[in-house]
Amino acid sequence: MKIRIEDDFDLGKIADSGQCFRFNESGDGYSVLSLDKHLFIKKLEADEYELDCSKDDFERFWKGYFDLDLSYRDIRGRIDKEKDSYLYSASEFGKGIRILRQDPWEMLISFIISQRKNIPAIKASIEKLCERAGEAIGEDENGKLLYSFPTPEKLAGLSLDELSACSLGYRDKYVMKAARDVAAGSVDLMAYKELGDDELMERLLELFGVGVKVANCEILFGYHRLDAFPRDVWINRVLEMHYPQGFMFDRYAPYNGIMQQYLFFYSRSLGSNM
DNA sequence: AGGCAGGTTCTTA
DNA sequence: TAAGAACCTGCC
Repeated sequence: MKIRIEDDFDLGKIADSGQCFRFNESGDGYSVLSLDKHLFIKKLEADEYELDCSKDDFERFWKGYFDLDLSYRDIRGRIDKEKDSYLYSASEFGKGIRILRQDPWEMLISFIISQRKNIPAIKASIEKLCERAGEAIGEDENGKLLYSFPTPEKLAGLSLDELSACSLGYRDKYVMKAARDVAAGSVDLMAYKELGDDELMERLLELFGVGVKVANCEILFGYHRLDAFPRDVWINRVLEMHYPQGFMFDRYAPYNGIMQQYLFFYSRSLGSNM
């Protein structure tokens, strides 16, 4: 089907924004995997996009996945060029990034894996995990098989050695524990959706291998709570160098997470010495 | 060849 | 409570 998107929307920037690890350039478009769903999307002319899904699939899933009901342009408009010139530059640079509505389970495992890894390494680990424990759900244009993200049960069924074979390193134990807890039902990620922000954070921090940074990524990308503001090495560097008197969290609430994405994308593109 | 990559846990004081 | 070390692995 074909759709028109008038708001900020840049597939390349989203793919490279570090929030998703199974969203890749493929041929003349992008291949997007979320849990057990796959989409091929490509840009046509101007604001037109071609999606290889039904109108029903789009309305029921992908529209929400891309967060198309929220105007990122309006949110960007809150940034004052004079009062916050650094964020303004970052937002101009990152214009087109959106916060995808991803699955809490997939995000939890993905961000547990992410610690002290660079993005290519994270992607490689997740791909191995999907090939090993996911289901074949189709193939891309080149005939390469596509796999779903493993269910908690499937992942919980793997041995520590099998997990380790996915280049998880010392994180293998974290993934195993999380998978077993979720599979057993002692951790109910879906029920966590109902929790208030503070309690959600508390529950997530109870998980082995989940600290404040990973928990914030889970809250922002897995639970789509757009005010969460994950602080990683890049963001900390930005805050130190450009916000010695503090970032204006009050001004941008409840969308600080979107601002975080602009800052992250901008600083990372500039390299370590901004 | 040693350091470091989107951190967290464990140990020590 | 707070700093410092240790941790897998792969890639400069």
